[in-house]
Amino acid sequence: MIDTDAAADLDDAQREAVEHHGGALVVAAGAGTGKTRTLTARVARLVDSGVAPEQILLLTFTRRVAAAMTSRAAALCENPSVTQRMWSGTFHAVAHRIVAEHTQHLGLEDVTVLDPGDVTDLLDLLREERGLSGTEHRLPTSQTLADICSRAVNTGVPTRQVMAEQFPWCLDHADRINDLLKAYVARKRARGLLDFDDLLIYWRALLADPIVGDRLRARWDWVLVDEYQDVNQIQVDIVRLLRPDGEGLTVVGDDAQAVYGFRGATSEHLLRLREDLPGSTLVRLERNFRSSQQILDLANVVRPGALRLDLSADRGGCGPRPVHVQCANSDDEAREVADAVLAAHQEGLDLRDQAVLFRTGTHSNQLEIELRVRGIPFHKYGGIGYLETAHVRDLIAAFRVSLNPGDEISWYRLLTRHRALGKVSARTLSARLVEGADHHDVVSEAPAKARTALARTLELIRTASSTRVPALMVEACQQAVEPLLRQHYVDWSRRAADVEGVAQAASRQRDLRSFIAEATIDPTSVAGDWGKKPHLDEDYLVLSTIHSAKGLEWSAVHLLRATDGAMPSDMALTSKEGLEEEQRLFYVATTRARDTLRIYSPMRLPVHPTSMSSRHVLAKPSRFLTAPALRTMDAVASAGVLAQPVASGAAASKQAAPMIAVPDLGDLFG
DNA sequence: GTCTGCGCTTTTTTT
DNA sequence: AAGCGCAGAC
Repeated sequence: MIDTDAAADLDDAQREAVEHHGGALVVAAGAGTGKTRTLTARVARLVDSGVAPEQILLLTFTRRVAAAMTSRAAALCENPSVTQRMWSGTFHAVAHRIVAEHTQHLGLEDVTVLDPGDVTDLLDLLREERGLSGTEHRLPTSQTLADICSRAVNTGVPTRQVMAEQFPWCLDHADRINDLLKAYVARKRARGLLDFDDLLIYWRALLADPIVGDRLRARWDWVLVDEYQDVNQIQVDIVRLLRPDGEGLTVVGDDAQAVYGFRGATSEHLLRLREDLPGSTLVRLERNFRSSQQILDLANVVRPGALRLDLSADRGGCGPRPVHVQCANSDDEAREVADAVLAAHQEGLDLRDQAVLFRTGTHSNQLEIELRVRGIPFHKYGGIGYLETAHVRDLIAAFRVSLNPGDEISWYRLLTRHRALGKVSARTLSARLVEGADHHDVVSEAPAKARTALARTLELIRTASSTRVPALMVEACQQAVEPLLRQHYVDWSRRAADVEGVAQAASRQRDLRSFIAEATIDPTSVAGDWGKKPHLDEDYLVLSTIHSAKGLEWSAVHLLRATDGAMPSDMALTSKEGLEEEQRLFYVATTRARDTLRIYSPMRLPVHPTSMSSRHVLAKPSRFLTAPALRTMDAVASAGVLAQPVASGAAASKQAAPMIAVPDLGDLFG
């Protein structure tokens, strides 16, 4: 639906934000207070008053939000070209664009972005090189090392201190870890490879340069930042370098919705901005246009934070109170959710108006099974996308070495897919390829059993690199990779379609480089292109982590696993900050709902979160469901709880089950 | 050096 | 339940 008259729909506070002139503008916007509408209207107002769209930079948290905002802004100012001309995207996406423009200033041949998987691969490689891979040293996983590194970089805190505060079990190995991370940075730099953090670091470096920085600053007169409570120190530096005195800067945020502390973000940055920029103006948005007052009554009890926004519903009338559903176990919880979703659907609520939210990806396992059994279509956000699956990354590795022969980690990946090439050969051979060694020489250095296949691969990669036509390049890479994967993966038939789909999407691109970069930086932004995601006209239920649900809303919301250990996650309980962040997550989850909110607490859960085994342990309802919170809710017991008030279901059914003699088939093998 | 099968540890959230 | 390292066979 298109807003034809935006100004008429704005309330006083929103209008003040839209029309603001002069110094920095800080908008403290509670959940559902029309933050998107306000930002959009402000952009439209700027354009209508004569600002060129390319002078506006809109930084949002996900590309989904960026796209929604630009198109809404375009609709508001009757100028569809705004969509193309305005700068908008995530910090990382914009950084990539800027860095790619300035490769020569940065001494880079090309911009190759390492995805998180590449980072751990590279760390594994270095660990191997330095003989630190055995269990003798028992270093933490490369994943953990990457987290330590990223956190240090993003907060400007030394790794040793990061370990002491966040990863105490790593302190024993602090020296070796630091050596490894130093080697990691050196190797990255030597090969011209950038990880996600580097994109921001390089952008900041460009802005800090006297000449390039001035040119970049001159590019945007207006900088708008969404979800400012989720920025980290590097991002703050970038914003401050873009608008040093705050002139032309608009920042929107809500400290109660800060949920990216694990990435080095602090809502302190939002709160401190007003002190750093004394001329700034604060506008508070507290009128909620989303939820019923009944839902807000709970949200206001749950809401933490220093901004003390108290939300009041703009909507008239009243809706049902939030419901607390006590379930017997996670299967019971899954059934209960499916029942409620279907019931609402039968009353006319589309599946797309309902969502199921949870703390971690695995919490929806049982539900996914239940939904499949019942034939309820759904789409899960926030899990591992298939762009991150091994076979798709193999194909992308072929693209990458074709574009950049210095991409050591992609060579390594590609080589290990060959039969008879293991870690050791792959390591030496990929180093040779990076040096630019002749392909024939490299083949002759490979183990005899691998030579034929390797010669073929290198020939096809050479073909790929020699063309600039994406379709031809993709075809050569696909030919190179397919036979390798066919013999490498036992379940190739299951994976083939993905590789085919990615290849097709890639061959349609005008610029393969930017396609790869986009797929790396934000897989979800391109995932829709090749049909894994349901079409928009289909009706499907959304399953999402709370993190991925940020900024979105649904008529009906189901919140899974509101138990201690899951929500708050017991991983977060080691620190006060961790627990506070969990509470903000809980707040974010409750405020996604417009009309109905159901919160589920299973009383028994599997011992290990990822296992479906029958071993269960008792779980307590979430500590966030305090007495005042529960007073705003209705309590309900699930069918499963009512059906078996006393006996343990598993034990009872085991006893009741008849023993069936299993025939031994020995006579078949005599 | 590589491959296969077995026993061992997993800690969550995302650009 | 799955992914990783290890031991042993080739």
